[in-house]
Amino acid sequence: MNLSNIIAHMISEMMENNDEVEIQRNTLAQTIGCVPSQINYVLASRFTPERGYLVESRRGGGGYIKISRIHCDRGTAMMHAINAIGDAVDERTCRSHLVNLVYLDLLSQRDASLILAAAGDGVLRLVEPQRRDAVRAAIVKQMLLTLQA
Amino acid sequence: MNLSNIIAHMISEMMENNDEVEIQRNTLAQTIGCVPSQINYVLASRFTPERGYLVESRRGGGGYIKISRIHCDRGTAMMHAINAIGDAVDERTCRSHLVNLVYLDLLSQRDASLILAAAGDGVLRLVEPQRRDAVRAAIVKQMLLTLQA
DNA sequence: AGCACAAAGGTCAAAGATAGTCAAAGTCAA
DNA sequence: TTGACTTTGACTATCTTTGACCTTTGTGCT
Repeated sequence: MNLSNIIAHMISEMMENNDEVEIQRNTLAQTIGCVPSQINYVLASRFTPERGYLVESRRGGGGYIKISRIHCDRGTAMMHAINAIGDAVDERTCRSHLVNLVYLDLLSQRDASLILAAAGDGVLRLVEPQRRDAVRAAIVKQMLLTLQA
Repeated sequence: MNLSNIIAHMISEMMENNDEVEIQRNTLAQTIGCVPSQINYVLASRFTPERGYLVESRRGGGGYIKISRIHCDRGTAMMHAINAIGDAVDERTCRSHLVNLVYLDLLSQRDASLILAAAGDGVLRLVEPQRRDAVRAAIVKQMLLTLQA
């Protein structure tokens, strides 16, 4: 298991019973035994808005990093996601959108897996690279729309 | 016995008591004494969707390749369908396969619609015509497999 | 107020660690 | 001989880890 996963796991655990947690970058880094900027990497790569997280921070004495889970309006979330996908998405971003929809309870885990199966790079390998993200976007949007109907 | 068969055999053995196994490409290659890309060849040629396997992976530090076997409790009808689809299908043929699966009660109407949404000509118009049917086949097969999981 | 300094956190790019792709070369059976 | 299947390795893509350098904020001193 790599460091980033461990750190992400720790943070998730801290958030298990509450939607908001505050950490001190240097302290946490020291506890874990990594460089401070690794914390930023983990936050940037895993606690993104697409996955339903908001990260705020403050520098200087008494500085902190606050991580919160966002609950956004259900009705518009799906449309928001569809719009956010736009004309093209890479697999990673697509996955984030789906994870977020699952978190928001707008999509079942099963359907998310199904969409990812249809729009994953594994399948889209057959499509020319320069069109791949566009095809993926079309597939995902069409599926989400179908699910809404 | 050629190398590929040996590797395939090793992987099968690892999966004997376990429908899911995770390997590290470089490590396994070193153990076996082959180039890493040979592992890809084995996976691509033997652990295919047609044979009931799903392969996922991740690059970078802590990267891995995960191989899972899909069980077909409902008999082999689904596998037959997957095989019947082959390397390419036009929309019309695809639709009849799906209708048949629904008729056989191996697929819900809802899931069939979802698959058709993902693999319909509407979405695939972005793909070059000569590749369209191949992409459709890949999408449909992957989705059917995912549903089995 | 203005300034220096300490205490946070932020950014970014290089290096490291994996896996993927593709095409050339090799092998082998029909 | 030919064609399908294998084997290899150079090149590419992606994800992670690290560290040097930057910015912001708080505190105390003049």
